[in-house]
Amino acid sequence: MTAEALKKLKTAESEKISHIDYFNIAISVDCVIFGFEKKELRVLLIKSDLEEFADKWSLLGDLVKIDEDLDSAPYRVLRQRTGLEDVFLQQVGSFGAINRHPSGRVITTAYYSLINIRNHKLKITDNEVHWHSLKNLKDLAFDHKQIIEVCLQRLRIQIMDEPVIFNLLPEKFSLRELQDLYQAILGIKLDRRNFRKKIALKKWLDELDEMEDDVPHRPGKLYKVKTGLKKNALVEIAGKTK
Amino acid sequence: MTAEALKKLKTAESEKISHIDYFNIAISVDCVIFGFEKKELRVLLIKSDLEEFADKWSLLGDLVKIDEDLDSAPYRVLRQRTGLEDVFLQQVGSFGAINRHPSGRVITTAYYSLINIRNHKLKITDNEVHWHSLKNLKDLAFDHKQIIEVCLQRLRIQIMDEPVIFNLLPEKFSLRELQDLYQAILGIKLDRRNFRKKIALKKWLDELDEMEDDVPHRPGKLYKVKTGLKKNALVEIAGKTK
DNA sequence: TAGGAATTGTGTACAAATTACACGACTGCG
DNA sequence: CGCAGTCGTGTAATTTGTACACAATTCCTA
Repeated sequence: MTAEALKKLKTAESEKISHIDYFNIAISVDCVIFGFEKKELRVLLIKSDLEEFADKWSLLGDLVKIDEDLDSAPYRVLRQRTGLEDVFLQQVGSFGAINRHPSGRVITTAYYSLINIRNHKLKITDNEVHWHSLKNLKDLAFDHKQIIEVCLQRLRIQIMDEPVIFNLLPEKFSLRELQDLYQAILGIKLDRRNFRKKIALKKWLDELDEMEDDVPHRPGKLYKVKTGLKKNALVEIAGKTK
Repeated sequence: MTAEALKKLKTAESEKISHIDYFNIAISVDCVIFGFEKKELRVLLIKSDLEEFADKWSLLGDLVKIDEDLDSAPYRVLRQRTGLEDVFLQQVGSFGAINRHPSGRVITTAYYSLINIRNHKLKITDNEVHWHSLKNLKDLAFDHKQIIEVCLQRLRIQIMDEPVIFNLLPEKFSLRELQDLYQAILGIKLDRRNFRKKIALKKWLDELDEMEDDVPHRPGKLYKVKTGLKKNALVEIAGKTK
């Protein structure tokens, strides 16, 4: 940043006036929370209560507080709005088109989160919060559809090399469930034998001595993530491994 | 964003008071400008003229203006500070630790840029601006060292699949130059025969009927990027292909 | 002008990963 | 008891990755 810009910044701070020139851009975070249910990838949305977006759905977000790190804000949002703690979160990008927000200039930083819908029953049962299938998404508020799209792209890339996908599954799962999940995320069908071979190659999983017991067909073996394997990405965008 | 937060936002806007609660986070952009010279990857830095960082180097950056898109700001910064136009720029991530800026709360969005040092002679010869080798980088202002590190990681991934690397080279170049550049970015040596095979496979280049004429050894063939091939990444982080 | 230094241009053998593809066995259910 | 749905498994063909060597060209210098 230039010295000139900084001087103005300091002046504005010390005099507590004229903030309009340098502080009238608000910054928010928005969370793209993915879940997996009934063989579909879903995203958690909230009914927008903003007039301009009456009846449209939007991401969970909030303004960043003056005394919190940017990367901490989405954790707070998730905790406050859904009761979710200890979730996988990763910064994806920032969106700041001039007119993206009807009420003023707001730049938002988007994060994506992966949670297991069954484990993390929403504790704060705000009945305006719902899981939506990624198909047929429409009428989203702001630029939230675009944000979801970018997060989905990131997710698709990340599941190929890093064991983040297991954040979407229960502790024990079958290879079929895992394959269904990959297929839902990638939007393509995978060959079953090749898929199993590839997963075996990655050495992420331990085979259990248990079988599925809730399926209307021959049950498959259950697996769990290897003890000690972090289900987070190895490198966070901000360089900080949680 | 919640309705509650938005109401506060609107109140703050209409009354033009109390901005301190919602608008006292400033937002900036910082550019990590990579160049290639003498077989080394370099980054363009400016002497920080901020007291707290006397004699330290920093990235080129500026506060985002109220009437410019976030993604437009780094183009402006480059134009104003170096005279560079029409360069490759890509958003990498946002950095917002509470205390990252000594003068106040500033969240910054980092972009990386690839330019050809020779073609783009810095038009604004601000003698505080210099190219630095990526080795021996130290004493950078703010969190700029970390930002550069994250941008470098992004660059390393991106050059494997997308033809962005050619932004760093002149129009005509030899395969040796290209290999030297890959090696400088990746920090490893590559096998020459395998490298050439791999590049050929990508079909990014056209072979010219010209040879190098400025080397103290047997000259190699010159190549150029295939006509029509965009040297940008296929997908920008914000989903917008420039 | 001959020899040395540096680099060009080229191919093959082996290992590893990717893809396409089929069948018998098991379980629940009607 | 038979059908529907899924499990568990292997091989052959192809593509990709890796390791590795030698003769030819050009410049430079002694």
